[in-house]
Amino acid sequence: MLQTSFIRENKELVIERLKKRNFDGKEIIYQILKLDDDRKANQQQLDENLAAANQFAKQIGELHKSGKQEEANLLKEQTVELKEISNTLKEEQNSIAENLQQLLYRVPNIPNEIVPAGKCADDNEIVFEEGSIPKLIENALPHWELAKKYNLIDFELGVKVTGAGFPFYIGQGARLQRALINFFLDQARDAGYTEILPPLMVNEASGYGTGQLPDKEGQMYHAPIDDFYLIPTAEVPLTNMFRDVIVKKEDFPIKVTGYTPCFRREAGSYGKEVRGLNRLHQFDKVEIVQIQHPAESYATLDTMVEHVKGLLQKLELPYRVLKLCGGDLGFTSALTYDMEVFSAAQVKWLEVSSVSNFETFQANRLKCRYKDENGKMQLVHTLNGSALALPRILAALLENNQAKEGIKIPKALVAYTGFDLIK
RNA sequence: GGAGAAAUGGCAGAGUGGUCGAAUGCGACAGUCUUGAAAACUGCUGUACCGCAAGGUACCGGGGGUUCGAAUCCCUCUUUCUCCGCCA
Repeated sequence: MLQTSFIRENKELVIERLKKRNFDGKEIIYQILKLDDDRKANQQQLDENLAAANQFAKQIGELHKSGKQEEANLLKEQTVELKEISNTLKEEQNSIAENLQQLLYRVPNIPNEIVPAGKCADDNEIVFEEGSIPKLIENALPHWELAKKYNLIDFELGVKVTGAGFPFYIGQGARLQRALINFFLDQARDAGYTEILPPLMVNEASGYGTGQLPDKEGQMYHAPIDDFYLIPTAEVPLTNMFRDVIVKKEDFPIKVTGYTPCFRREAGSYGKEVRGLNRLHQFDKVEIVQIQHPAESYATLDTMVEHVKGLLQKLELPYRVLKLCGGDLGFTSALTYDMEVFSAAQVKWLEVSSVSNFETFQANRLKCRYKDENGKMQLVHTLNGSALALPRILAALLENNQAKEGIKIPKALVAYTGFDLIK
C-alpha cells in the first residue's frame, strides 16, 4: 500500500510509473487525494466539536464540585446538539476512512525506474545466464515419467487421497525432497539467515499485511470456521513476524529463512502447464526474507539474487535470471528478478525463484518502522525470495541428470541424500 | 470444551466516574561531577492525525454501549493465567 503522503507529493510520478504496469492510475489517484482532503476537513470539524464538548464536560464537572447543580444541568442541555453533530461527523469520518482504504488497497506498488516496459512474461529481460544445457540420452523421459519409472512420486495416489496437485513423494523421492530442504536451509544459515519454522496457517490481518488480501483471496485455501488461511508462501508468516514492530536501526538487516509447504488453489490453471511437478496445490519451498534500511535495500536485493544463483550453481543446473517487466511484476513488488532453470526433457524454462524488493509497500500495511537519525518514524523496506521452490528444481534435476544407469545426484547434495544415484 | 481471574507507557506497577496521556520505580536519552568509567545529582522520555505555529483531537488488548464526562461502569470479541475435561 502506498502512503497517501507520498502520493500527494509525487502525484505525477506515481501515475507515470504505474503506466509501466499498464495500470491507468490517473482516476484513482485523484479520487484518493480528493478523499484525503475530505478526510482532513472532516477531521478538523470533528476535532473542534470534540474540543468544545470537552470544555463543557470540564465546566460541568467543576460546577458539580461546587454544588451548583442547576447551572450544571443548564450546560448539559447545551451539549446535546454538540454531541449529535459529533456523532454525525464521526460516522462520516469512518466512512471516508473506509473508502480511502479500499481505494489504496487497489493501487499496486510503483515499479522501480529500472523495471523494463512490457506487457507480459515475453517482455522480461534476461540479465544473466549460466550453465550449459545438457545433452540427453536417447529416449530421455520427462520428469513425471521418470518419477514413475523410479517410483519417486505418485501423482495418482495423491488424487485418491486428496486431489490433483497433491502428490506423494516416495522412497528416494521423499529423501531427495528432504535433502533439498536441508541443503537450502543450511545454505541460508551460512549466509546469515536465522532459521524459522513458522505456522502454516495465518489470520486475516497477516493476509492483509503482505498483500495477499484483499485481492488474491481466491488463491489461498481458507478454513472458514476459524477464519484461517493456509499460507501460499512462507513470505506471509515470516514477514508478518514484523507486523506492528519498531525495528532498531542497528538491527538492520534482519534476515530470516524458513522452510514451509505452500498451498495454492491455482484456480483457473490446467492443461499441460500443470503436468507433473510444474504446478501443484501443495509444494515445498525455502524462503529468505530481509527487513532492511531503505538506503540499503537495493544492495540487499542484489545479495539475495547472488545467494539464489549460488544455489543453482551448486546444483549444477543451467539457469537464467530475468528482470521482470512492468506487466509481469507482482502487485506488491517494486522490482523482481525471477530465476528459471532449464528442464531438458520438457525443453523449457521453469521458474524456481522470485526475488523482490517491496520497498515500503508491505511495511506500510505491516506498520513495520524504525526511528531514523532525527528520531522520526520511517517505514522499513521488506524483501523476499524463494531459495528455492522444490518441485521444479526436482523436475529439472531428474530430467537433466538422467543417464542409462539411473539419475545422478549433484555432488553438493550427496551429503544430504546419502546416495549419489537413483536406480 | 467447562469454571474462574486478568490485559495500563520500553519493562515493572498504581489508578474503580471528573482537571489522567496517566503516580511511582527501573530502563533509555541529555547534562553536572570525574583523567576516564561507575556512583550520585539534574533534566527529559509514547504513537497517530489536523495545524505555518500556538495549539487541538484520538489512543490505557480490539470493537460497541451508558454518561455532560470513561483507564475506571455495561456488552462483545481476542489473548494470557489458574483449575477441570480431552489429546499428539
